[in-house]
Amino acid sequence: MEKTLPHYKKLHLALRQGILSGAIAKGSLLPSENELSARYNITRATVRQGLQELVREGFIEKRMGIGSVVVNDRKTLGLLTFKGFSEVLESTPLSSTTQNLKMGTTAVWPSPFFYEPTASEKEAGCFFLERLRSVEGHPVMLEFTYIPQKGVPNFFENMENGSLFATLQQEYKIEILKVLQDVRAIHAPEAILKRLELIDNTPVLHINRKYLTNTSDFHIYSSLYCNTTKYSISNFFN
Amino acid sequence: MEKTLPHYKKLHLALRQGILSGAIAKGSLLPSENELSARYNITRATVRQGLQELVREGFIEKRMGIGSVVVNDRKTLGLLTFKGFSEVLESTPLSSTTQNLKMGTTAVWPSPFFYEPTASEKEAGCFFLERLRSVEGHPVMLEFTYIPQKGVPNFFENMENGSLFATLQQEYKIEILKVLQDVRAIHAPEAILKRLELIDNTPVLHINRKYLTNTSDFHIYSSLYCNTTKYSISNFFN
DNA sequence: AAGTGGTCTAGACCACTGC
DNA sequence: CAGTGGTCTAGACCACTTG
Repeated sequence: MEKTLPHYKKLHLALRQGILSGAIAKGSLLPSENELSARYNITRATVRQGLQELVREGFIEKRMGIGSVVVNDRKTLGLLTFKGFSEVLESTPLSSTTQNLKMGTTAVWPSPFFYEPTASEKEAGCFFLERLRSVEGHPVMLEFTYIPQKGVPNFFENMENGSLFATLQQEYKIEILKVLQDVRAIHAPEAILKRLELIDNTPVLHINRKYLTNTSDFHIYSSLYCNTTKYSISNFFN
Repeated sequence: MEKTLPHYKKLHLALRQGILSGAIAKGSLLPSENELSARYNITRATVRQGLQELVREGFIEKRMGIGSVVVNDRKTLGLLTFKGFSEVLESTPLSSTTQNLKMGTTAVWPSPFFYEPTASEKEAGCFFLERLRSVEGHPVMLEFTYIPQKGVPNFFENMENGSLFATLQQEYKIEILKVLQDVRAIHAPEAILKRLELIDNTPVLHINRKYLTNTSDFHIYSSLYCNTTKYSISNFFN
């Protein structure tokens, strides 16, 4: 039984399709809100709800007094910002590896936790994952990831290939919508320095992340320690 | 003459203020949309518009059948969106100041430059701007900004109030579309440490940025040094 | 059953941009 | 000036969660 999509979502998908297929050229104007409203037999409020999603995705921009301009015709926009490690590097000539140091399950989340899990997440317990990423043989990132034990049966079995986000999306239809993060420069504890093959007192980049997903009350938490002596952490967002 | 803010924006700021100040505890529920609607004498549609902004910022999450849960109450600097420094802090209880250390013009860009300016930018020369941002009296960020001398006549005269991005947008219709950035943890030079009132060897967060604008062949370049001992740098992507 | 957020309608007036 | 997006009202019905 297919449930029919909300009107605003149908409009959103139709327009997105038009943009991605090239039928609506980059740089051109979308039909006005009033026209879309008439054409789709929905009110302007509903049209705006659909357009808003396109704005959020970076496909269009609204120009007061003018209309909605198509400013992009490619997908992957929002995703570039928090691509996983492997995806970021796969298009470079650099060789990269990921080493799983620990994987496990615990009923009790670490405490104090860098972002407080929600009550139901706390109750569910979590999977944890400790990984070391290296580029050209040099360790660059130590990653501690925590995933609630909710709605992800057989998680580790499904994750054998190592791509966390791909697994979540394919097996459980969990998609990352946003990332909230906190960045600091710190003196890392000895144990972490050793993993990153750094000498004492080398500054380390510390990032705490909370990923928001399309699943209500389900977040992924990561704490990253980065050796930025050779490679910096870069990102691109809009 | 103060222009009065839209109702949804007033609601948004009021709630954000409440969350940041701790008056509305993390983990608690916001008043329901109906109640906010009644309390502020606005319709529910307008309430939803205001709440939506809080969702986008990662302060609350909506739970179907439950309400709006406060999931974040950080008092950190959400600087990586391209809102400027002042805009980020204006609705928090934290007091912030900006001190202009240097402003000037030079025909020759610094070299080597952290992101290479384009040929025409190089030829045009640049304005430079050195500013120190403080929160609650503590210096948190030393900012070096470089702007091409192209299409921005009387730039410094127009920028007296200190809001760089607002000036660019209002006076010159230049809007920031995207940001490319590079982040590292470093040992900062003595001169920079001193400005940030840090002792020797304290790790410093260093960010190099290239802002892409709606104006062709016009970029803004910034190099930021952040004292993250007290406040971390935070952001959210979507 | 009662309350919440999710979707939607049918209007209205305003500020802004272009001609 | 006409047309655009920005804001807003006063309703309505639905799906979902909890007691």
